[in-house]
Amino acid sequence: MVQRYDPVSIEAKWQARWEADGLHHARDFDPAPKWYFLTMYPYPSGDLHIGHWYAMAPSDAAARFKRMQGYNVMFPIGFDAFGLPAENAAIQHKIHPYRWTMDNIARMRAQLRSMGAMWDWQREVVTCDPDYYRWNQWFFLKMYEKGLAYRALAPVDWCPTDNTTLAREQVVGEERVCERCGTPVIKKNLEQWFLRITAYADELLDFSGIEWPERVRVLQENWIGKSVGVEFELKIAGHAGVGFRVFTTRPDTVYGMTFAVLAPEHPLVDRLTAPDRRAQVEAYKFKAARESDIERMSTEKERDGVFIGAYALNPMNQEQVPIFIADYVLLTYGTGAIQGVPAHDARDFDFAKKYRLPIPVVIAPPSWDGAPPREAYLGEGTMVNSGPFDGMPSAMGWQAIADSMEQHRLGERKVNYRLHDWLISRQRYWGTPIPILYCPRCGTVPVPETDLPVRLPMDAEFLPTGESPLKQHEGFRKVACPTCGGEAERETDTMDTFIDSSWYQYRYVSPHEPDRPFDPAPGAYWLPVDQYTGGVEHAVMHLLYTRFWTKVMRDLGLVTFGEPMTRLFNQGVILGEDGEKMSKSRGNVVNPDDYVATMGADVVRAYLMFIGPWDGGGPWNSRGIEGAQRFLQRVWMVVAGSASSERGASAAPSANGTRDLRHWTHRTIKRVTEDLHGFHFNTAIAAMMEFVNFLTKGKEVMAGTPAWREAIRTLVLLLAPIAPHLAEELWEKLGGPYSVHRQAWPAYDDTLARAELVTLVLQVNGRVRDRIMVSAELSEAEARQLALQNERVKKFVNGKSVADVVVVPGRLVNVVTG
RNA sequence: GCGGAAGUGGCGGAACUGGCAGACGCGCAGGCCUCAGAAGCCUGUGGGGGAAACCUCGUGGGAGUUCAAAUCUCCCCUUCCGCACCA
Repeated sequence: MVQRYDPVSIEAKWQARWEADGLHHARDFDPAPKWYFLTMYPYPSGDLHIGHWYAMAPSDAAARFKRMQGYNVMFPIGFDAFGLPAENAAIQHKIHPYRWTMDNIARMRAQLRSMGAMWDWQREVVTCDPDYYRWNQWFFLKMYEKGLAYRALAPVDWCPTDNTTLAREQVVGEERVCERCGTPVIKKNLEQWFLRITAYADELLDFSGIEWPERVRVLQENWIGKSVGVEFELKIAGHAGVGFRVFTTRPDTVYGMTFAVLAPEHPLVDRLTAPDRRAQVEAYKFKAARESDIERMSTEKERDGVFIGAYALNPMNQEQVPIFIADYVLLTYGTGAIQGVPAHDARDFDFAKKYRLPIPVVIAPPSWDGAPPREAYLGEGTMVNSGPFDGMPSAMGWQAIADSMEQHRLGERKVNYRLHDWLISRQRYWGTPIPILYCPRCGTVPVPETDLPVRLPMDAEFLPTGESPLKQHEGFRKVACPTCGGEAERETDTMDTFIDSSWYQYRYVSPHEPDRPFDPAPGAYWLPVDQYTGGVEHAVMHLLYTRFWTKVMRDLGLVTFGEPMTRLFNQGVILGEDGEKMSKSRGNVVNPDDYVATMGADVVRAYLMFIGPWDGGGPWNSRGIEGAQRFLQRVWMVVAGSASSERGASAAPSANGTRDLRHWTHRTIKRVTEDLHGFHFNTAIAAMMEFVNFLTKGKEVMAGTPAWREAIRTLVLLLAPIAPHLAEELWEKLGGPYSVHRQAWPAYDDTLARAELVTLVLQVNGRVRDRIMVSAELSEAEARQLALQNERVKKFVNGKSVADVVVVPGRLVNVVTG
């Protein structure tokens, strides 16, 4: 009698053994080719969610596969341990953020271990550890030295619920809400620290040399938002020496300007407004300010504005045009002012219609009849009404006008980016202190490197005031100036937690390195990351920041490459059984621990990988997981069953049977190898299921033969990355040397993998009329012959003349009648 | 509005480079086993017609290219995601 598959005891047993043996420790400088496989580290929110499993179990399988293929694989894990939830818990439950975080980490470590993944826990990184965050501070100081970190007064997005500023990337949607809590953000003018990511904008648009999903590339490109144009000066009529600059991507349309618009907050507005317009202008400014602070009411807001009573001069022809303020011009983009060219810009067109401004055509569409335009024409055409440029194709005119402006010093070519510098100041406690002091005598003073880390005080008080506890903490705030020795104040803001994740992949290389962010010797061996996996929701945040950070590190001489991760894969999102996003309020949350406790981790792993393509995500299905359970059960029966009954093979297998079995074995190796290579776990498992179905049918006859032994050994090896515990147990039962995970990945024989007999499809005029089994080596002429002699083919040819016979060797023959 | 991805049975999904549509699994139906149930095992399972052999329709819709289209081209529809007055 075969012992039943009992995942729970098997899994506990092997996890303990692997841990004791240090099976998963990645060795620096191993002669084998290295493979650095990284999955985005989790935030220690408290409990491991099924989403964590979906992100991590397949990546573990891929890492295991790589290792069996002969790579020295590093597969590290850590915790993204700073962040707001810890501080909120502190206020609500009177528990220190450090305690809360470390308790959660302890719980999650145990849950993560239950997965049976090959993480190298010796390399664990916890970002709230001063030994980690001191290097955040060190990097900050290096950037400060290089002018890449700076402080500026700027209107910033502020979340009134979380009481902190947010990076632009953390403000989402049309309503401009906080990505964390959904509260509409407001604008505040504050002195804040920024990192100069815009200095790398152009380089961040270059994705050559890395294999990242198209999706992420497009998101980053849109986010960076490069536009090439011309910035030029508009002088003000009657105000000698006064002017403002505008940016346009369409210098070719400059002769069509019939008005100019300033953003309502533009600094020149007050000065240029005519006395009789002041009341109206003030009223509009007030309205605009309110609207950007309060939520926006509708998407189809009518474009409006107010004439300020001043006129600008078109630099090309000295024509006077009225100046308006309007809130469709944003102070934060370009120069905060635009040329109004209604014939060739949709927004300007609406505006001109509303205020009855002229709409002269200056770019004639290809078949323009001279009629007034019904809408803005945005395409190319022939220049008209444009003085000396008339008759030029507009693309040429673009360059000619840009040249002319540069020659006459009216303006110059300019590139603008939508990307803003990275605002990193957070008015919160639970983050990395910014290592800066303010001294009344010396000004802004960076903390000397030797004084790092600037530690978070542990005795802070957490009150629901909205103020950072650091601000109230005298012992932290008051400090002696390292330059003059006088009284100085510490910066009390902390860093955005995206700083932590911008370089954590480097820390894994040497997590205990005391003198540097990481040790360059093992770094040279391991870096960069070969394969990164994680959610696409980080496309314009973490994944952009870490690219920026790596480029900075390269320019600091810390690494020799400019891209942190060579390959990126974004897994999908696992949904509740109802197809909706999992949430406590919906009550559709799946708890992986429950399934692990009853069915075992291997079943959960196999199910998550079988559910569909990894990047697709999809709903959890509690019936579906039973299918995965049945599959592993069948594997157990066919392997363990035949292992114990090997002596008693009944009938002698036929030569055909042996050949067939070996064909199936090698064909399955080929399929699984290719599928795992491409992260197609679902089809890899399907191939193994087919193999198991085949083996189950042939067990009686084949068990005990060498071909059978090969088959079941192979099955166990192929299954090892997916179901590591089951594979280890079965491997032991088969008498294999410990550990199955140290075995070489099976190689396939291409000749055996190819079938000797294939189904040849016979078509007449593209319709399938018969299928015949033929030798795979059948020649084209023979196939043709067989098809033409086939009774069913003859029947459908029905005496008509044969016009053509298309033969696809090994696949089909199509007989085409005349 | 702009940008991106995707539409295949009751469901999740498979299909190499254009070459048998629906692998594998779930569900469902029938059967075996059982006192009974659970589990397990076997068989069947896209629609229509037919007793059957078999015929026919069929990959969101419409056109096209081709001996051959889920796959390539064009137009349209729908869904999801991202950005959203970016000059």
